[in-house]
Amino acid sequence: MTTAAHRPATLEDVARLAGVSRSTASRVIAGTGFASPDARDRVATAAHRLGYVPNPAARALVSGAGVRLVVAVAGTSAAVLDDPYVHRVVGSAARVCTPAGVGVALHWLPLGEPTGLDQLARDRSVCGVVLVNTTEDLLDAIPRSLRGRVVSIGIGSPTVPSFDVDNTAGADAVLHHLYATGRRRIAMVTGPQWLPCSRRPVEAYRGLMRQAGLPERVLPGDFSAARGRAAAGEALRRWPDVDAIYAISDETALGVIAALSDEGVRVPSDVAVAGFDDIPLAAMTAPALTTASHPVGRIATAAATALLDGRPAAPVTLFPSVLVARASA
Amino acid sequence: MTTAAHRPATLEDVARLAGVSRSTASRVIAGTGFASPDARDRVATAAHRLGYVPNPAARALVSGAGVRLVVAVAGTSAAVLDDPYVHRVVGSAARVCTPAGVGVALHWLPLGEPTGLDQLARDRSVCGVVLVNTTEDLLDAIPRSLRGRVVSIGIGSPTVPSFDVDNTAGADAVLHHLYATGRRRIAMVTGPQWLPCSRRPVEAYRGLMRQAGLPERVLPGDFSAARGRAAAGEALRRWPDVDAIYAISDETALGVIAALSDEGVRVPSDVAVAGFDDIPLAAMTAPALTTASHPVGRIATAAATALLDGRPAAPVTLFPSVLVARASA
DNA sequence: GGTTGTGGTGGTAGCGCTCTCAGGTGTGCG
DNA sequence: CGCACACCTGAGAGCGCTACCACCACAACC
Repeated sequence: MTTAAHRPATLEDVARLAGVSRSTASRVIAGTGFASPDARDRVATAAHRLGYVPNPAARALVSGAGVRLVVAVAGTSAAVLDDPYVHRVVGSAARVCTPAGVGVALHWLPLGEPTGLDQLARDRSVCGVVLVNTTEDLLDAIPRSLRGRVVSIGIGSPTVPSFDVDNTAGADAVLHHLYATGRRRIAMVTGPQWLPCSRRPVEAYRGLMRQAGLPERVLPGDFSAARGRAAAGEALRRWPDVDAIYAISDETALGVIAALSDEGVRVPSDVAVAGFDDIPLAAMTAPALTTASHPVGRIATAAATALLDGRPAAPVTLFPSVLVARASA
Repeated sequence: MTTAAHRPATLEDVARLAGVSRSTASRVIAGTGFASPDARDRVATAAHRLGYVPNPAARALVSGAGVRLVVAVAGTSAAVLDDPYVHRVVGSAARVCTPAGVGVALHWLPLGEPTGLDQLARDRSVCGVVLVNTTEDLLDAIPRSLRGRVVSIGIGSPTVPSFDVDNTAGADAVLHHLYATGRRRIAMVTGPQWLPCSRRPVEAYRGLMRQAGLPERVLPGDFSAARGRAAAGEALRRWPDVDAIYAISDETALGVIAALSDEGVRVPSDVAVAGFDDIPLAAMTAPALTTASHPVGRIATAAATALLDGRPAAPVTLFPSVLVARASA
């Protein structure tokens, strides 16, 4: 099946073995242009016999097509690179990119410094950029040369297609559930306020509270369980009559529940707790978490695929979020 | 700062602006070979002014250095690509690879089919492979041409450096803790048995049980919370007197606790539960999880760095695992 | 003065691939 | 028969970069 092949086979080798020119072999392998069935067949066999694998670097060099897809995460510190959400994006992107011979790189964009994007724009090996934690500033800072090679998981712009979960619908579903089960003193733990995708649920929350004539009680957070834990303690102190806490993420919700348990508050009988994301562990905690689904994998896959295809994507692709009612609320 | 530059600057542009030859510019940028302080300075300024970013594809093509680091995960199904553990490996690898202009790709190696590795070996753009879920078969199947470009997170071989947590020490620490706190009917939920790194803790468990004259009670699992949940139910049925369950992963342990709660069994008073990994959420569950630490990030970083450096790594690098005693045991 | 370095430099040959372009073959049609 | 128009093919020019080699200056040594 294989020759001694210390040196990996090149297209030249395949062409020689198949008895055609390098051009023809290239056409067959790439599947572009004309090729007779006979030639097609001979090249395919030769490629298989030699275990030929195209060299993405060479391909990228000449065709200008990039070999790397960059997942660029904005944030105040490099800690964003440890975010499980980001990891899931990278993982899903890698699944679609690998078959195409495209590697995935993870990049931190320090908040307020557009330099990173500038570098990316000049790097020819970058076939696309998936923005995570996108802000308005970031969208403004995108160099023209990057246009068409950027998509955003989060907010978009006329030139940057957006792929996102329907944050508002998710928040609405959870809050309605809380209301429908009799909760009237609902507090919320938000995410970082510089982040549009964490402002959205807050707006939904404020809107609904106002509409129902209920008090608005918002506590800052950052998606982490640790902040959720701290926030819940504060909620209890500031609003002893609180009967529900809505957290911006499941991790945060788990932190909230932990704090509540510490204080001897029962969930959900005393205080109901709901999250957002429906992470796998949400079904395993005690009590199991009521939450709204967030199909990260599908979102990331769609974003990466759009970039790989190179076709302009729809300005906004919204993925539905549905209520997953469990025990905590 | 930048010219109109629709076309990204090339080394040629930099050289012209600096008034030196492409060779000299290349030497300065790459930092190899001789260059006068004057030339060094002029090239640096020119590169900065043009916003020059080297094209990794071109670099890779000529130097033979790869532009992608592949995280190759063995497993029975592509579901391994959704494993949070794998994601953390990818994330950490990306952190060290990105500054070097190297992308990270995620690869699934179907169990028992060495084809995948063969492909990887022939792909010149691959600068290294990080094996995850390494098995003996996999190590045997590594093509000679890949030697020196492969490291393993898990078991290694004379030609494949291994980076791993000290599984045995971790298991020992947890089991001793269980024993020291009076548990004598200890069951264990393992991982997939084809995986050496899940056999190790089982061996530790069996050894200690035998040594202490205690019954051996092993239940199959797969690291997932769902399997942990199922296994715990079975444990209760088969061994009603069980007073502790040691799970191979924190996720599994969380599943175990969920099942126990469902059955009205109190943790830890009736049954103690311990896990392995110390995931961030381990501190947030009710009760908080007793576990042994597993520095995935540091392990992955070390593995990726070894590959990037190209220097032969130590045959085995073991990372310590320490007991993290919380409420569940 | 030669011969060795030693630091610095530029020319140039590719790395493996795609893409354009100039040719071939055939077939159909005026 | 000639001409257009398919289909198919191979030669060859690079993509941007590094590696190698030849070269030049200048110092140091016999």
